[in-house]
Amino acid sequence: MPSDQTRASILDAAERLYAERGFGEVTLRDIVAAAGVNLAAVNYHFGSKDALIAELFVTRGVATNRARLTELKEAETAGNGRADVKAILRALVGPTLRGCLGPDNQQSTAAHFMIRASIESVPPIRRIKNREIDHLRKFAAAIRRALPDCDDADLYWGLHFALAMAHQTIRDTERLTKLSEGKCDLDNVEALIERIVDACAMMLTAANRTPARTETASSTIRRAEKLKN
Amino acid sequence: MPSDQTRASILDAAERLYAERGFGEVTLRDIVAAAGVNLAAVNYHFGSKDALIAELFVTRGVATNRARLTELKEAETAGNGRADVKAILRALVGPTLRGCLGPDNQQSTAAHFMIRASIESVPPIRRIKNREIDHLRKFAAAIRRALPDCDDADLYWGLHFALAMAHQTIRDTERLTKLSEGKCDLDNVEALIERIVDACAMMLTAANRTPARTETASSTIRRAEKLKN
DNA sequence: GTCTATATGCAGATAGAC
DNA sequence: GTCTATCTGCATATAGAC
Repeated sequence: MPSDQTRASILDAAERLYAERGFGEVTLRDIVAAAGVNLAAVNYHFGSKDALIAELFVTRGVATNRARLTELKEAETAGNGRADVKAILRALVGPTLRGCLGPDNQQSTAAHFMIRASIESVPPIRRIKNREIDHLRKFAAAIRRALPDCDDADLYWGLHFALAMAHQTIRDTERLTKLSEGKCDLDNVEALIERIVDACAMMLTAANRTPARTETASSTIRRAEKLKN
Repeated sequence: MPSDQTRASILDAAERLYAERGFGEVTLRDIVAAAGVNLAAVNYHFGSKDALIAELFVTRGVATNRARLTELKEAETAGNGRADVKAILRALVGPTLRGCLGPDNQQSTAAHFMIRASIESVPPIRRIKNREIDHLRKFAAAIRRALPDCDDADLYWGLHFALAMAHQTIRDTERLTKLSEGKCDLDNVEALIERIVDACAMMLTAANRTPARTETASSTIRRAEKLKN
């Protein structure tokens, strides 16, 4: 068996098992058993468990980011350099949601792995995470072009909440399903994407409209002041 | 030293350490060192590490839920049995946000612990979590009274997203702070609460207004259909 | 490059003296 | 109830033969 084959088998098995069960629950022994290779091969090829996780996080993160950026570029060219806000938000949350909640044939272990990585922020991953910020800046810039008058803070909050909604929905499908007794359909990913996109677009544009925004801001401040006393 | 004292010391130390560093990173030896008691005391008083975590989760969960329900009752009596939607949402997300992001003297280790518990869903916690559903039903019922015409699914999605936004903001303050270069003020908890409450109230009432809702739903379906081909 | 065998370390749990 | 000392098991990592 050529060396690259062993390496790839380990990466594939590790990605799948980590995505399914989490870093804490999967041992190197589990991985080598699933990959059909020897235990020592992991340390030979990657040096350590942490290095294996780090390599997975980098390569799979690149894959996810590429999917998002492809959709973003499409939206921007379709709008002659200024994409529609909803299209931008769709590019941000769509790939991950489809990769984790979509029909089985569309799901990607990469997306599942990245969600797992964000849930269990183990040391090797924490060290790398800063690159995500640069990636998000591209979406912030796109929204800035789409909504030139939008307040900076509102813009970042909008991005943050879009990711929060998508992410939390993936992580905890069970609670919502039980609470709603099946009335919230988590299998209809496209409807879910639109729900999140609509909500965040509403936040961004409501913040952008001067009257509504002033009203919100002043009511906020009024309440905040009241509570200080 | 009386027995209850040892028990309480262990609970306090465990809660604090788990909240700060997570279950995977804290050993029983760390806990007994911080509590100033003997290692064997943990197993004597609680039986196992898992039982200790379970006990913490139950007692601290009750504390958090009580804080939320107190605010909910206040809102309902203020509205003569039918609370304002925003007041309901405020009761849902306010206590946890204040307990985790508010000024130091208002923060509670219980709130931090509960957030940690929801991040690292270790086995002992997963087994108990169902009670949360019953707790949330009370908020669903309150919203149902406040917005009798609101669609069931929209209502549950609104609750879900409110928790998602609050929760994710607590868990990942760092990314937003860095991304926004400090422009998103995470120290102003009351403003944050209003931001989340306003956004979710907007979702709920926009879904409730028949014209807007129909429009959203149909655009969603249109897009979903388009993507199937 | 791949294997077997083993070193090393730390975790949770327990036996038994006091 | 509380302590010391120890058992047991499992995880990562490595040494060294092939």
